[in-house]
Amino acid sequence: MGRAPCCSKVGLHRGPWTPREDALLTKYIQAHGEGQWRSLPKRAGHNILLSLLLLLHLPSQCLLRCGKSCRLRWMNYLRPDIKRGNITPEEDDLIIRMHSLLGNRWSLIAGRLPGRTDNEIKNYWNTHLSKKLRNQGTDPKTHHKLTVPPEKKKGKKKNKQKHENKKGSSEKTLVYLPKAVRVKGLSCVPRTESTFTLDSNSGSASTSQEKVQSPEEVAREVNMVWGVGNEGIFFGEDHDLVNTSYVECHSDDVHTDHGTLQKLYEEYLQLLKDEEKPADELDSFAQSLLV
DNA sequence: AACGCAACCAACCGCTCCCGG
DNA sequence: ACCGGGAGCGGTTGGTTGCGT
Repeated sequence: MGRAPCCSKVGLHRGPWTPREDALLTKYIQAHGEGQWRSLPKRAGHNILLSLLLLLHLPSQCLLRCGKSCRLRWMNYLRPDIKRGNITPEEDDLIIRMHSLLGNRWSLIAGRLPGRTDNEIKNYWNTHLSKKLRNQGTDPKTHHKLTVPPEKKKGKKKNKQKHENKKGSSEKTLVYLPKAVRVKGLSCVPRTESTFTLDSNSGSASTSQEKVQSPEEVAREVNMVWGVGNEGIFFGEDHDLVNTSYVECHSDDVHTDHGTLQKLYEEYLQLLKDEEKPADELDSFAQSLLV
């Protein structure tokens, strides 16, 4: 029955982040704090088309990513307190011990390792530690001694082998660990003290009260799925209604047929892709569209 | 040099939980 | 009490890189 995706995939970037996108996200979060992920791309100006309609208000800040993707990128990569790589033997040992206690609750384990992310630990576990334990004759899932020696790997087809190993089959031991549950901030060990201080003091609270410029107030209701209505172009995310009157009053100068917008959008994507362009290229691109 | 395989890891997916209305 | 949206989490995928042949 699955819920609808967290965001419309229409028109959103996927795949690896570019330095430009990283910079936009970092800049935004430094200014406004973490949280409100779902609405972040809007507030960071992710809707270029909307931005065009809104007289290209701060076009260089456009971030065509869904909130979920922004959160992930920030949490796993961009946060300033993140240590990357060089996991020490002490950390190794701690991860193994924590895993034996907590199972695959990566976020809890990460909470004990300042600067480490759950994703990093999970990856590290899957690629290094589980192998290491297996080689030591320990079942990486149960942390019990293996009765049979670790199976030697044979050269096999790339992905098939990889995924068969992961999915496992008959030899896989079922471990009845409780299903991972989210732990509230209080009971959960913060990743780092500084992060928590930031969150509780200034982060989301201040974010929610931040002053929003009027075009962005509209942007809150207006998002990415776009089409042409009776009164001209409109945008909206999923089911959001669109304040067409507002758009109308700001879009007089913009050609609003579908083809033109599609073209603009494609141009924008092209610019975003092209990292060789100077940082203000998007601005000038947008400005060039102003009549 | 070219190819194939394995390892790595960033990013995505889908689910669950929390919380406000 | 119920419902829906947002956030967080663990599992999985697939692109990239490195290495051996």
